[in-house]
Amino acid sequence: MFSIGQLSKRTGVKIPTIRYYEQMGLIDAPERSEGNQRRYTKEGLSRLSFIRHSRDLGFSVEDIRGLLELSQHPEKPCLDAHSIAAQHLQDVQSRIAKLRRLERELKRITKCDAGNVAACAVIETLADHGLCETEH
Amino acid sequence: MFSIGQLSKRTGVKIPTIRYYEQMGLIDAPERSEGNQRRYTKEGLSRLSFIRHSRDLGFSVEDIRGLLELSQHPEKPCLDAHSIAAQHLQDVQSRIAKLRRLERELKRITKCDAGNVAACAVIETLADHGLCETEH
DNA sequence: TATAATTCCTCTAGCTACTAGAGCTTCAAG
DNA sequence: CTTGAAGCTCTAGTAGCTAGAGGAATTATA
Repeated sequence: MFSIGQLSKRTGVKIPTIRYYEQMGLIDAPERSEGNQRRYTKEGLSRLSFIRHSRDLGFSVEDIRGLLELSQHPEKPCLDAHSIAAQHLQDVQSRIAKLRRLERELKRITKCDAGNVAACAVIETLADHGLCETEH
Repeated sequence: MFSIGQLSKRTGVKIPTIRYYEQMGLIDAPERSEGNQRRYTKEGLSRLSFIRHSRDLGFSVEDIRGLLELSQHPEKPCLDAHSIAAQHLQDVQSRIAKLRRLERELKRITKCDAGNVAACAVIETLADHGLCETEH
C-alpha cells in the first residue's frame, strides 16, 4: 500500500494532480486509512504510470480515458487505440508544421539591426501582415 | 468610425475577444455611441491588427503588451523588441524539438499491426515507459 | 413611419489541465 | 508522547478565450 506522496514520487505526478485525476474519474478512488488518507495498490500505481506516460506523449485527458478503457480489455481489437494514436500523430505533425512556419518568420524578423523602434523590422512586421513571407 | 462587428470582420478577431482585450487593457476603451455601443477609429483598427498578428505569431498577451508599448515610442532603441522576439523564437524552437521527439515515438508505436489489445504496441508502450526509444 | 431583423450591451460561467493556498487532521519517528 | 511532516477538503487562480442569458440599440425593409 502506498500513500499519495509515495505514489507521487514513484510516478512523478504531483499530489494535487493525482487528486485531480481521481476527481476527473481517470483513476478510481482508492481505499482509505482509518484516518481517511488515500492508500493505493500496485494496480493504482501502474494505472497512474500509464496516465503519466500518455500525458508525456501529449495525449489529452479524453484520449487517455479511451486508451485506459481499451487497456482494460485485452481481448478487444486494438483498432481504436491505433486510431487515437494516429490522430494524435497527425495533430503533432500539423503543430510542428505550424511552428516551423513561425520559426522561419521569427528568424527573419529578428535579423533586423536597426537602432530604434521606428525602423525596427520586428515592430514593423507585427504592425503589417503584408510584410510576412509565409502565411500563419 | 467602426462598430465592434465591423472591427471584428476587418481584423478577424472575434467580438468577445475584442471585448476581452479591452478588459485586459491591451486596447483602449473606445468612444461610445449615444446608445452605449463601442465606436472605433482607424487607430483602434491598426492596434487590434497588430495584436492579432502578434497572436498569430504565437506571442503571449504579456509579450504583446510590451511590444505595443514599444511601438508607441518610435524613437526608443528596439533592443527590447528584439529580446522579446528572440526569446519567443527560442521557445518555438524548443517546442519544435519536443514535438519532433514525440512524433518519432508515435510513429514507432503506431506501426504495430497486432490484432488485439493484449499484444498492441500502442497500449503496451503507454503502460511501460521502458519500451520507449527516446526520452520525453 | 412602423416593425422586424440584426447587432450590440453586460454579466456570468465554462473550457484544459493543472497549481497554490488556507485551515485543519493524521501519521510516523524518536 | 510529542512534534514535524504529510495528508485532508475546499476554494480560487492560471491563459486566452468562448458561450449563453436577457435585454437594449441600431439598421433595413414594408
